[in-house]
Amino acid sequence: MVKSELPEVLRILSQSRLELIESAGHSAQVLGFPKSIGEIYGLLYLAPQPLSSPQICEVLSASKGGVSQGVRQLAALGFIRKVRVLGNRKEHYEAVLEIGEVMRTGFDQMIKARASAAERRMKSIKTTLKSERSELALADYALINRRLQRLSQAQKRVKKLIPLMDTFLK
Amino acid sequence: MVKSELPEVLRILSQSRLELIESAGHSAQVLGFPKSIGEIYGLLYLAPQPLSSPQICEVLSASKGGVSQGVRQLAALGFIRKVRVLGNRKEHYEAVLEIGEVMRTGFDQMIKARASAAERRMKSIKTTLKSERSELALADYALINRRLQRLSQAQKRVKKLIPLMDTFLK
DNA sequence: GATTTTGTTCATTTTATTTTGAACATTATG
DNA sequence: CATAATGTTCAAAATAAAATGAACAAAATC
Repeated sequence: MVKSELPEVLRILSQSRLELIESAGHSAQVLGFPKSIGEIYGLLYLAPQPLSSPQICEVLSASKGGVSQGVRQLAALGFIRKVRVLGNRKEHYEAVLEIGEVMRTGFDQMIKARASAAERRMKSIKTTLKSERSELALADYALINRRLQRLSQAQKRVKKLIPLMDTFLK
Repeated sequence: MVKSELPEVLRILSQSRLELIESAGHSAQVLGFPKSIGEIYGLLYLAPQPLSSPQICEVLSASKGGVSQGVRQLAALGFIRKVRVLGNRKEHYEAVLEIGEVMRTGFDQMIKARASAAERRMKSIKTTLKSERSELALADYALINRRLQRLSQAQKRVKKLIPLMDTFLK
């Protein structure tokens, strides 16, 4: 049984690596991901070579299950890449270093998905309002209608902002 | 003891109000706030007049404590306003309807604060790296340095984006 | 094809967050 | 100033989210 070939510099993590890993974990939380996902990315971002799941487990002392799910999500988001390491049978992972790309992807996942979810909700509410029009006092109907209108406009404004950010992050 | 003068239309919430309240709760969660905060805002947003804390408790069947904290946070964020209702001694609250304003405020609170936190972290990591330079293999030091450099650049890009969004949301 | 290493899934445990409600504080009104 | 309504704080309960690890699956090496 071959001992895990963990790169020497990852045997004991330097202080700067530790700090970046922690910071990445924090950033992940801010973006609504579990901390562990950020930590995996942080580790890979400063790794001198692609790492396997077991290696990631070892360095972060995290569980197999968690790392398995983490790398899957990160790969799906395009934050890390699967790579074949020569002479090594199993899957390895490396961080996508083009942060601009990564940010745009993450941004798309987050903002776009959420903006369109909000849009759908708004449509649904408007439909509901129409359907209960007859049951509502006239003034009340007008009030709700007016305020939903405002909301819609704000949503449109945000929607216009999105492509702008897209190009800016490219 | 005077019975709470809850506006008639809020005695039983219409379906559209319920939907908007739920939707606002969801949005709050997305932005990293507790759901209840969004629900309070949603209720006030479609209320025909300013509401007191006890009224909010009643309509949302939430606890005094939670509502107290909720309105405080919302007021601090500028999402709602305290108003004096004529002939009524206690504090009442109304939603700030200028969503553009609200979004910009929320944006400032969230993104700006987080961007500058990230900047601080980055500085700290760079300092740490310098301080342990002698303990690191030359190649490893170079690797970490290079990658931190990339990160810095990406952060700068995001920083430039912020004022742009600010004006756009105004 | 047996054995070992790696990978996945998911029920359970752990941890973190949110909500509640009770105790206490404040304010307003008679 | 007594009473009632409102408001705040915070410990404890409820809830939600994440991490673990065991059971199982797949793949690779001998």
